[in-house]
Amino acid sequence: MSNKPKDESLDDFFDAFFNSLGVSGSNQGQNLPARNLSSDSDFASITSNDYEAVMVSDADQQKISELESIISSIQKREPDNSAIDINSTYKINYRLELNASQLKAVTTIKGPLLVIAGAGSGKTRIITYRTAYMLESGIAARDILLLTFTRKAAAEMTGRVQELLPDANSGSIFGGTFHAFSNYILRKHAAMLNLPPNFSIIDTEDSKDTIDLIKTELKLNSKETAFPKKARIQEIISSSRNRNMTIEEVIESDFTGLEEYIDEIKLIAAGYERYKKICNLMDYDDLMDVLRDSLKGNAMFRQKMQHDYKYIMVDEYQDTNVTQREIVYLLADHHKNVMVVGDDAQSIYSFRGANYENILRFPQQYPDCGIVKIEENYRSNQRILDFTNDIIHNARIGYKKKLYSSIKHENMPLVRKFYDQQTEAEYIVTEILNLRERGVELNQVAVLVRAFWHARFIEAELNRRNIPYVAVGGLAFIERRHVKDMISYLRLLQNPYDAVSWHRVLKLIPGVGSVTSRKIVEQINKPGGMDEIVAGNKKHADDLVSLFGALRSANRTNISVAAKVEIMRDYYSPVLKALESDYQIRLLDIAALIELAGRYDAIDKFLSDFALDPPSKRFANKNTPLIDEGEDKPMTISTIHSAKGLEWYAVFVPHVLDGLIPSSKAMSNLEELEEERRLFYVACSRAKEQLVLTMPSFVTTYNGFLSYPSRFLIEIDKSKFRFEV
DNA sequence: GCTTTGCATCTTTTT
DNA sequence: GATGCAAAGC
Repeated sequence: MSNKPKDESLDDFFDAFFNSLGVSGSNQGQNLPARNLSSDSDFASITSNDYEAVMVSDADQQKISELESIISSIQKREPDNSAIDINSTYKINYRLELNASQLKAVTTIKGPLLVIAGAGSGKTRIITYRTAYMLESGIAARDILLLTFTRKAAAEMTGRVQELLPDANSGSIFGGTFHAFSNYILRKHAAMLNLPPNFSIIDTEDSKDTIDLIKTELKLNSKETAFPKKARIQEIISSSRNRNMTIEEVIESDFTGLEEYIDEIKLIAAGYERYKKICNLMDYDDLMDVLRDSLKGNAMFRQKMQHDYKYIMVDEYQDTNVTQREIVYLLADHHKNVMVVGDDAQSIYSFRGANYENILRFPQQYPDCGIVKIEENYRSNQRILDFTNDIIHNARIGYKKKLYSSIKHENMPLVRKFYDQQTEAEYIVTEILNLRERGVELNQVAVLVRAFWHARFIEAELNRRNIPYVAVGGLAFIERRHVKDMISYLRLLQNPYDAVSWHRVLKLIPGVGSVTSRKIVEQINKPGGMDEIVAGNKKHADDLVSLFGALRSANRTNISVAAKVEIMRDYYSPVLKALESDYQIRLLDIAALIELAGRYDAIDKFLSDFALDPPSKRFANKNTPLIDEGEDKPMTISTIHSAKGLEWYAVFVPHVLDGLIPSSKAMSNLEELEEERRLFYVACSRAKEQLVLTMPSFVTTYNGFLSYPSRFLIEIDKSKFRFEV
């Protein structure tokens, strides 16, 4: 069916035809007999014993008991039943709109407060009402700092406050991610902190490229083949920084086997730091470190910040890392008005240095803090909750809540197994269409995956049937090579010392490789450097002249940001045309970039937003460019990570195979395995009414053949879901 | 000397 | 499907 007809009725005809032959290709998932490769058709016969147990080290065991004692001390705390005083002149009827624990969290605004809020228990509601309550109590909006996990969450929360209190000046609340906050503050107070205000923010990809450059520079390249690749080195360096560990410690704990390269990696790390200084670059970790160090080391700055932000709220606190915890601590050190909300069961970012112990240990840091636990769930029906409670109940570490719901139950979670990935995808897409028939809009449906490639067949199937979807996660818009190329040109306008960008754009000239571009970069920022370069490179003189010309032209101050992008587009189009056969499709992305640029009046703001809050992969497929979420209300395909905090009527989780979730990389280590469990928990707890877990009978990856269902599924009580083959 | 091309090796998740 | 290396091409 490669040359498939556009006409859907023809598709249906073929489907019926193949169906009658009993051949795969049908979209009627439910009529398909399963053809298992193995004889494991009875799911029930598999038990936890069929899975290799994870090693629990003494250190693990010790930590588990320590955390258990912290948790039990949290649990033993007497609930604070003191009367809540609410001024009757307040516009919002807080008592009516909130349950008792929510009300407690909302009205406790002085001093440290820990809110442990289970999935779907109304975290957003607490933050918005608490903000409204503060405003109604006379606190100035500009004194409030709200740190969230994504910009979207921040925008949603401040937006809702605005709806609750249209008269309040809620626009002057600072709401954003830690990184966005740091970016704003470091530029604003650059003078006080002795920082250049026009630094460029580099993303992980640039960071890797820079490290590669240093590696070559240090002549560490031609050594043994076992030397770690740039991505690995970047991971190690970043990890050491956002967990406050030395390179040795990181390698010894997480990268065993690379011990012999410790010295070289340290050398690269040092070179990388210097390089960024010289080129005026900041990576994501720098944004955190520099802010923390400035707060720590510069008393004047610290006092200023403590004075500017008198009330601090942190959302998703379980996903903060050590540096972020310190930032919060330093900001709140004077007034101690700090509220953190989170759920240790939803901590899924440890690979980024996040540490769920931050939330569990909050009472240690602030012994007199208030604690509010919220266990009523307003999202899912009781059957889904029974299922997700079971997942987290099997966890080895952490605070075990039992969420309850008053939502009447209908659909029990469903687990289904299919012959292969294609039949699995066909089933899911058919079910989605059935839901739509029954009146469930597409935007109330999501497919959540551990890694983006798990959705490959589903994506293809959606495209085939012309179902609109939004993809979140995976290869983002910004990571597409032509978009990155364009951004590099623009970065040079903002920061001509950005050597990474110079290398990138120079290598686009035919015949220029790393050696030539290095020579050019060495000279480029010297006075008259550009002219000398042109004179000294007869071979590429024409190309260089037109590149420099375009940059100079775009650099004029009297033209708009969009105009700058257009100038670079005109320069870049022929380059792209020579490079990629599908350049016309790619040009559409650049058109989208120009449109985006039109919303900005300064290139600095445009670029930092682009690095800190890249437009998601909002295009329908690889052949259509970035589109704005339009009239069609697309459904969602998302990584589980990006789905955090969101909810849908129906959630499909495909590829629930052992080795994918949990990922086979995480199986040997208890901490990692537990994180996978929480990830599975986050996925399942996104569903309000319908939760469907599916798997093909096998998947082959580069390192093996996977055919067992996820161990997490096997651990769940069989009465909590239906299983169909 | 430098770049391009052909071939083998691992492939999570994100601000 | 990217990354990195070795050998071929200019």
